[in-house]
Amino acid sequence: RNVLKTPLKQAATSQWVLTERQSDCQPLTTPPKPKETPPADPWTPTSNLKMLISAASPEIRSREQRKQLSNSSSEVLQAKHCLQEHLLSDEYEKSQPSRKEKSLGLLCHKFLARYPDYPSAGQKSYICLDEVTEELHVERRRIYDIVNVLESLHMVSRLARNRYVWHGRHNLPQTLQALKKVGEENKYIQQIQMIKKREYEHEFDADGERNEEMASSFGSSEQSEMSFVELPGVEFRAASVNGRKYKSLRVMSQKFVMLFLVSTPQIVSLEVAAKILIGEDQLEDLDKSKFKTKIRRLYDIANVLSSLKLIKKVHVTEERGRKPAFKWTGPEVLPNIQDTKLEATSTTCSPPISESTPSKEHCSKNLFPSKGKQNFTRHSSLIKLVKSIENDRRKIQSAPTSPVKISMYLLLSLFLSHIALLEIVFIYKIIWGLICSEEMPLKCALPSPEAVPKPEAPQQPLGACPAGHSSVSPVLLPHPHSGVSYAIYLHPSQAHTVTTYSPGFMLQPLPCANATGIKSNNLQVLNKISTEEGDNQIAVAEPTKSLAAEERPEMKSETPTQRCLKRSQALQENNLIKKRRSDEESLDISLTFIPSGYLIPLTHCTHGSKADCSNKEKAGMCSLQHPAYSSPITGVIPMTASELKTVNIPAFHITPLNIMVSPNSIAAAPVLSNSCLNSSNTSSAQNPSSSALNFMLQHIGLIPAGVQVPANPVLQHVPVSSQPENSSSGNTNVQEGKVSKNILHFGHGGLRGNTLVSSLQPSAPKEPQEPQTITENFFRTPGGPNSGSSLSSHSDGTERISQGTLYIPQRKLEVLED
DNA sequence: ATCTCCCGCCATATG
DNA sequence: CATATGGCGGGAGAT
Repeated sequence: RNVLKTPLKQAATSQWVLTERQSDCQPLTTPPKPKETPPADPWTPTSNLKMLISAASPEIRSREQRKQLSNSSSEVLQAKHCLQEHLLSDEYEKSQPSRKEKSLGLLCHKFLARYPDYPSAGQKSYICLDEVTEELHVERRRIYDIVNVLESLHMVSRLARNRYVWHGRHNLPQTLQALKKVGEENKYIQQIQMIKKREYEHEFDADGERNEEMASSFGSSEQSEMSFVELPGVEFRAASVNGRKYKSLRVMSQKFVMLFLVSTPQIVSLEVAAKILIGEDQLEDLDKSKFKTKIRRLYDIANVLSSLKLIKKVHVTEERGRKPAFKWTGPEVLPNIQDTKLEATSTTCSPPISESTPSKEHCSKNLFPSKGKQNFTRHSSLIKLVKSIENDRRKIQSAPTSPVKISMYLLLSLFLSHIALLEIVFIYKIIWGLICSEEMPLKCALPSPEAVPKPEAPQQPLGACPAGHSSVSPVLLPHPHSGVSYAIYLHPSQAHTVTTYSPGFMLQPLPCANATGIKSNNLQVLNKISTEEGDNQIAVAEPTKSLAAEERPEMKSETPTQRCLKRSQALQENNLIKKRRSDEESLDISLTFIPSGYLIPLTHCTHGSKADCSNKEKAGMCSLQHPAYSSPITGVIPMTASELKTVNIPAFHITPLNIMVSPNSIAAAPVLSNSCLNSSNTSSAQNPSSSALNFMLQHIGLIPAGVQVPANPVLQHVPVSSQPENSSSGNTNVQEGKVSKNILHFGHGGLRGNTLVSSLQPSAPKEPQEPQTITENFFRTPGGPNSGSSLSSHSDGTERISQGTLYIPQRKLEVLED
């Protein structure tokens, strides 16, 4: 048996006698390997790897070698290197098959070497598993491991049996953005802190006791159905692999990446990752074996990610000893790069047949390539916005003579004009989309509004507009929080509604001079756009239509599948949503509300009964919070240069949301003391609009989720809690005792050490540039705002990173890089 | 001893 | 049904 399982080894091992006694091995055990690896062994996984690199780039090679020389840990590697000189490339392949040489990481390198990082639109490469397994001399099983992880990053996608398409890293930025966003929604930061905290508290305990706190903190023990985050255009083709389940490795991989993306510093220990990934599914017993299995998988994933140079192994050292961990070394994920991205990829996309290029444009157009009609997806935020608006409008219109309501309407409008510029942009897009679909269907092939200011952006061929889109308008919907774009499809009816309402605030002058003039830019752009498209817009800006729309089919919302960490919060929002849902329930479905903003290929939500894609039981909205407070209203907006730098986006896409405001500044500067708002006098009576108002404020991140803004903000200060949000998770519900209690447990100002604060800390040490090879630094954003760790090089070539103070003030952690 | 994680059995999914 | 996928965990190399 053993003999059979290692044919490769035997064939390959030419000089190393396989005189091992494998005959007496039990069938179930791993075949004992030919003992020692002579120091003279010219072949090591590293050298093999370096070989690959060398082949690709001479300079990198020299670098590698130099590094090798200087690297004390490279010891014998030198000797080996010499020896390998006289070995032929073939022999390389067949050299000593040490365990290491069969590592998934190395295999992955080989695999990756076969395909270009950034394949041009033309050279669409397909992957045939049979070929790969043969050429790489590996078991099929191993390839699956690799491919699955690559799939999770949308670097490849499955076509059919044995067939995959290679996308390369084109999708990476988008994928990471999406993952980061989801990670934030999942409140991973909180979970991480919770785990660390518990660990800290119980490190001396005789373990055992399962604390309920954990359970509660992990909230909704509800199954977080393994949701795979997809990207438009890269969704699982062949409708196959979609089989819900069995995407475990993929999902796990994504979640693992999410942990990095939301962490500060971007270091995740395997232990924590495993616990979170386990706890997510079933917050059950920390089954030892299950834990071990999880760890194993994480190693597998980590190996692939390492090969991709997205992470690298480090060691976190604390009192208890050193634990394996990984550090993100991939690209920083910018909050709002969709347009930059768009522009960037549009070049690649230029070839008439954008078929293969997964650029934003492309995605937005082909999100639902096949059949259009009932395939609508939209981001929850927009849905909620629209609902809020409609709700209010309805109420307002029901009593048109009510001064209170009218003023509320005004107030709302003002708010909207002031706050939701981004939303306005959405609306513009909707209008545009509508125009596109109704007035000039062919126009959807033209660059979308975002692309307008970019003349260089090549125009899409008319043919690119799927016929099915005639009744649906593709709209790029940038999420205000993450910057991730989502394509939404609207029915003209929806667009009408929104559009009709928009004039109320869309053109509202914004008297408040606030931060950075960004807004005015936005406005200008908006106006400009409005003007440009004015004629068309008229067609849809019929006020009466909106009134009539009262009875029009309303969008049906899909309850989010995202579990909420805090039930209380979910509760609050549940009410909101349920209430709205109640009167929409039986109405025609024109939109599909994908929970938590996931972009799901419409094939999932077939025939309008999108109910399938998520359980409607859960209505908790978990994605309302934002790690940073932002407020275009507050006059004082502390903003660091770095934060501004991240906003290198076309003007009208620079939203106020990019402005970071410390919680304190918000509290200090009453949000509603704004001149704009002062202009409106409203009664203090609870107005139905307040819920919408609150919603919007929360949505936009002006106030924490739990906080309610009174209907009449002028008379009452916004009870913005001075309690800072807990990092990006920021879902603290100050109204819920239990939650508050949990939060307080952090003590020692640990809670204050959220991302926001840390990122604003002037003294936050920047991560010094390490003398590493280009390849290692390639994706590293110099001095990223996230680097909240201090680091120093050691003579042994390792880095030591003191971290953890932000989360666990009393705990000192060190990170040792290998 | 602990960390890593390869190997391949076998349950499932797919076609 | 034959294959393709991939969950899973034993237990062996690496350190």
